[in-house]
Amino acid sequence: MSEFAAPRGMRDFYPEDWRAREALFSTWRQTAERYGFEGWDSPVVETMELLERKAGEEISEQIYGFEDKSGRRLALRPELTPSLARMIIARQGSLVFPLKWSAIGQCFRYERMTRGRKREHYQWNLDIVGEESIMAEAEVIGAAVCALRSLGLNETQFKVRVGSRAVLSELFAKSGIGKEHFMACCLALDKRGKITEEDVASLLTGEGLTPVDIERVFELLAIRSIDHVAERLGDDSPAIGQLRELFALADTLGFGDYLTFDLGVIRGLGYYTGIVFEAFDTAGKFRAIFGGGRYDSLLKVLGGERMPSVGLGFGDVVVQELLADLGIVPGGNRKIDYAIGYMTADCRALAMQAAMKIRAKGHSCDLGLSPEKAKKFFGRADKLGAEKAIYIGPSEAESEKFNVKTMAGGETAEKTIDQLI
RNA sequence: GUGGGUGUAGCUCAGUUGGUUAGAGCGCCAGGUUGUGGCCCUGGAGGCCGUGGGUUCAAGUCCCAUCACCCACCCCA
Repeated sequence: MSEFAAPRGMRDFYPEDWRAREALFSTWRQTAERYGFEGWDSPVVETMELLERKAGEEISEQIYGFEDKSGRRLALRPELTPSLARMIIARQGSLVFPLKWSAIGQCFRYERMTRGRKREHYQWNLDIVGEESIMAEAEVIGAAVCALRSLGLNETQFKVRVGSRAVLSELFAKSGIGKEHFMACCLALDKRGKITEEDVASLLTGEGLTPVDIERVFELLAIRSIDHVAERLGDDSPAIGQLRELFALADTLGFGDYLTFDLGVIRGLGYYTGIVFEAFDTAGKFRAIFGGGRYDSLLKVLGGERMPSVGLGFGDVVVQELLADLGIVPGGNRKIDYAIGYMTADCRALAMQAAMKIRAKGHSCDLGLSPEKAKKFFGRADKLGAEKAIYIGPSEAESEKFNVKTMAGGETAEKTIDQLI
């Protein structure tokens, strides 16, 4: 074994890994195109200021930061959204909104590794910027669901949990719990099902909540349906209306079966303002497959005009692990249209002619790099996943005819060079 | 960051209370078939037993340290 390995948390892609990755990227790109998103890209390196400003000071320890030779503070991007916001703000006056943008980018994060989490990964971002209506959420989620379905997953294998920070906020206000406790309550809700109620309670006590408050939080923990929320907030609550609208739109768009209401989805970080969502495998074995939400104030925070926006991040690691667990291999096995081999150097010229003819017609063709025995060649053609194999020996070189063998069935057909394709 | 587990061939793993030359399956290479793959048979190559120290007549095996990976917790895009 070599003393060198990829740096911790960084991944090598050998050809089979690369095939799976490209198949996933291809699904992402096709889906984005199908839903009318435009592609974009930006540098992997960003200024530290942009990333810090959005994330806050604390997270900077998780950023791969460095100084360039003139002392500029730079960093490998941990996600795509700050770059997106930067690009949009730079042309906010000339871009036509709403816009729908899609990107696949490599992102870095310095942190402890666990399953489904590396220090480097690719993330598919879908964003709709400049749209107030819930149609933005519906289209973004619908596209991500579509991508997962294209990969071979169905509604028994994953669900999208939908929550709303606006609803939570209203609930807490209604229950008389101070705004300063909002994040602590969110964290407690997030722990639901993971730790005991006593532990949740002590957690909240530690945050300075009174026993009465804690009791109220536990009441909120019990809420499992939008109707129950509506009973508390009243039907005129705008946040409730938005949630109901999203579920209705999802039904009409045909992915309602994938959505479930879950107040516990809060997406930790501060910039989400409305509906938030996360997709999980039904078996509960993996981390979130994708997640996102509405962030109406991010552009303003970064110095632009306020602009209602919805975004989604979809990483490559968890979905590949989930697919592998279900026996699905994106990209499948190695495949090539033709393999060509030859017995001696004298036969090579004809083999080259055939290869160039096939390639000119747009088919893939592996041409043997050196003479090889028939047995070795056909074994190699098999491993290449060749659909057809052509082996050229002295008699073919003499007659200028090709025996084209179909690998699957084993039958051969004799062809001239003009009949090859 | 805390706790537990695992490091032996390219891969998955055996390896007895410490005892001679460290094994299997798969993969790879060659031959069986000097012009035809998959199946079968035969043979072959390939090991600093993670790394460093220690105990011992003797260490893959026991002890200590260290590194890497896995799982759970913690934290969280």
